Amino acid sequence: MIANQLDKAYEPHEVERRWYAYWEENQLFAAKEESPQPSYSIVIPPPNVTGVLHMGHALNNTLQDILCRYRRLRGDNVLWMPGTDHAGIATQNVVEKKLAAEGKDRHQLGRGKFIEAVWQWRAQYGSAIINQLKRLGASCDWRRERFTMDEGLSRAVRQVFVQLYEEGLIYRGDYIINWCHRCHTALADLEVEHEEHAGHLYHIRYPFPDGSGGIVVATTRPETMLGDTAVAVHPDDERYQKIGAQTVILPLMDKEIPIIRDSYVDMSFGTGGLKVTPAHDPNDFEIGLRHNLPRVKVIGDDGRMTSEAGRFQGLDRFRCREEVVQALKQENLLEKVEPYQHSVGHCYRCKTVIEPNLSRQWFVKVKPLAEKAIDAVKTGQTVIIPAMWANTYFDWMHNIRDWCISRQIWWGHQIPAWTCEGCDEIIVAMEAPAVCPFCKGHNLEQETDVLDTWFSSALWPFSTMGWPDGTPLLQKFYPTSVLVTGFDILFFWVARMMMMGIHFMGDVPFKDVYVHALVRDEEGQKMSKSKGNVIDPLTIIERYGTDAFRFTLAAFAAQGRDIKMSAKRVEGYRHFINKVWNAARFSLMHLDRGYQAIQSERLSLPDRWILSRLHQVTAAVSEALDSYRFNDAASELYKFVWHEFCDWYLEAIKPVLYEKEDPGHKEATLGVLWRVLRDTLALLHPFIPFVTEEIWHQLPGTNGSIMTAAYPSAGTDAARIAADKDAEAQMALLIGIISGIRNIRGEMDIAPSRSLAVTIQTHHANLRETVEGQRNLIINLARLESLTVGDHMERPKSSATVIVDGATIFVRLAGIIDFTKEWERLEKELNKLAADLATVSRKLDNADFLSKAPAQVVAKVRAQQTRLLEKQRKLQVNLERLKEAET
RNA sequence: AGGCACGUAGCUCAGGGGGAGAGCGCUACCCUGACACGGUAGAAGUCCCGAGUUCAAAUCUCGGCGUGCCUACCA
Repeated sequence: MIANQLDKAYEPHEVERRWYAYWEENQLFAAKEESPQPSYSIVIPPPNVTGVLHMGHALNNTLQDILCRYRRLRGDNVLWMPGTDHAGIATQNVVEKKLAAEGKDRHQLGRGKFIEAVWQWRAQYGSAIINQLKRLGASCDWRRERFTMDEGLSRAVRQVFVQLYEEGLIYRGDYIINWCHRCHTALADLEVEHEEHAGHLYHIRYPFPDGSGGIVVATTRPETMLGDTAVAVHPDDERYQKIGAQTVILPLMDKEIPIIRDSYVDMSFGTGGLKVTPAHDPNDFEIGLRHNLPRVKVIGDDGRMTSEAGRFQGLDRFRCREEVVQALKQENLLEKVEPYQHSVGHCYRCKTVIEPNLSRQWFVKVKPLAEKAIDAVKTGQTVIIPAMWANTYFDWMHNIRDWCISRQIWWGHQIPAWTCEGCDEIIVAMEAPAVCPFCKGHNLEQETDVLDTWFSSALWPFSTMGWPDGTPLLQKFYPTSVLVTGFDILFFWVARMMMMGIHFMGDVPFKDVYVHALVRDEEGQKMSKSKGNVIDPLTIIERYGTDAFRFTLAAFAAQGRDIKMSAKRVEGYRHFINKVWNAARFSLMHLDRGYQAIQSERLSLPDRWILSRLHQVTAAVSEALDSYRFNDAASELYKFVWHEFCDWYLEAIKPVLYEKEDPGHKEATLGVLWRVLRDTLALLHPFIPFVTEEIWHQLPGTNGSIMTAAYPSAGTDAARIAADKDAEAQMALLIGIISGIRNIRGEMDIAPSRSLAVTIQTHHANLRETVEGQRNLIINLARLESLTVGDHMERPKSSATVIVDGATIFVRLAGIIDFTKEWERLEKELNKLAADLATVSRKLDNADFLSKAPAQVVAKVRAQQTRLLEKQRKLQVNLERLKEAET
């Protein structure tokens, strides 16, 4: 025996560093533009450049890596396109914070210097998340890494903007948008998070001009009343049919505003009177359009009341609310204040309360784009998996509203639009125009706004591949094979990529969209910094190794269910990695003496059995991965490696390997062992790339990286590895017999060191043959001193009985235990049998079952009954004899 | 308000019309020449509740209850 080359326990850290460097140096992640192999491509959901790796990234990228490594093994030419997102608002916030710590702000620096500072920040910290992805084992083609602010991608952004503008799909206008006062920018509807909030509903009376009565309106935001330009009632509302007045007085402002009639008003809400603030409410804005109302903006972009707010000018919006309420009380116009639950919008970046505000912004007209994106999923050009997400997608797409794409920040793609100071016309162009095409003026001012970050990420699947140039990369890898993402960005990102891809490439951006779950904490709570329940993937990797972590993620990635993550669960799978390691360690001890190709004519039963199982598992794993059932693939492998390969095959072949018996079979067995280990490593590699690569290099007969290995069943001797039902059935019998004997040993408290004498009686010649043929296997694994097999064997005196299939097994117990235990054991077994028989008999006594159930099912139940009755009879006989003999 | 998902062993979850499963945990025994990050055996479940369809329901349908999430222009 040659000394072990492998440590007793797997130590991941050094191994991970070594092999990742090796993969990169040898360019094993590289996609080839010119390869004749089938293409397989994935674009990474680009993490924010400010980001640090969290559980969501870990899951997302582990799944992508599993797919990419799997497809490479299958021989595909794989492109996994990596990169990061410039994350406009988030990044600007980070850099502004850094400046603030130095006592500066961006306005002191000015736009140019500020952007320079952001680029500097990016150079210094921007690769953090990329390095973390590498720790995870991500096999991206790093040479092609992209950034949404790169020159190439920026050019794509400008091109798209110009074309959409020319097609009339981008326009600028004054509308109500969501305004974040802290970020000082407009936000898209999607970027507003709604949260239930316990507020108040204020009922305010707007008196008629003569000072009498008036109309009572209700609002949750009383400060907006300062900008009211009408009061609306429903045209059919009888309460307001015969009021004489045409106007009311707007309290606190002493302004006369009209009473209008609009069917938008809900008569059943409150008094049926609605205050209309076109500049601060989206619905009121629409009403304002219909009735030609003036728009009075009372809340400024800085969150303070404007000069239009009269004496409240300069007050903070929330302070103003209090003051308005006070003033109304004093004037006796506040009829009632009641507690009220309503949802309040917050900025998704900084959680500040959003104000609907009138503002001039740029919009994309999405309806025409959305229609095609809907069709693409309806017709199956793109398949969303699991299918339930398709409904969510359709729902959102059908109700989609125009997309506000301008942001009042500095970090991002500046909108390629110029205003001519001379004639006020807007010029939209790829590059800065020298003269105004309308008036030939030279004073052109570029739009200061930048584009929503999602505008550039919407182009990601083709901009990263070189669009608008028709590159070889695009031709080879667009559309991509699959997009792997979380449902939280289904709308933000997936839907928009669909729209842009179809519009600009004339084809969907991906064939499949696999939507995975969210990673939560142990209690199912969303992980968040404020809750303090965040588990850092890097800590997990440090503690348990990347492979254990990846396998955990895959094993828990069941479709449609969130993943509850805890260190404990990863620990469990670290044991599995160690099991793989030790199984390999054991195998290598024997294989380093040499091995040979499988000789089918010389295979033992365990050999045939494990090859058959390998064949089935290979098919099951491929099928699971092809349909994105990662957890099924992982559990197939787990069960196969641990409970078949280790528990039974390795144990079964030990006597052969140690040359205790069948010396002629050793070579054949080594051939099988080698092959099963080789194939199993390849099957495992996509999930646990590091440990498999490490073992691979210890395994004789392999060349280079496991990444270049042939996927199991693709080899030339594939025919030798096939399903073998006969071997599986025989092995099942042997496992049953051995487990039965072990069960007696366990129940009777017989020490493992004590060898047992066993007699097996069966009338079935084929069973006898199997048992005789494998007597050494049984003797070794059940620890027997003797084994007798026969057709008409007498039950030996003082023995325990167990029945497996058609065989009765007697374990001699004379002098070992007291027999009341065996009585109890047999009686327990008989009780269980009686219960099973009752269920079966109930079916067979039912005439409807016999006439209506499929014949196959009836036959199966009959066979079951026969088997149970037979077993019951044998056990009863044995119980009787036990009583006769021992009492 | 609408929609989606989920409810199976103490915990985490597979399964998905015909004999209730896995991992972890638990109990007992065992350091047997790969592995104590291990081995062998065992205990443990009204498959949330109720009705319906069916010869047959944990599984399909409907209705409850509970949990989570998403969407919405709920003054």
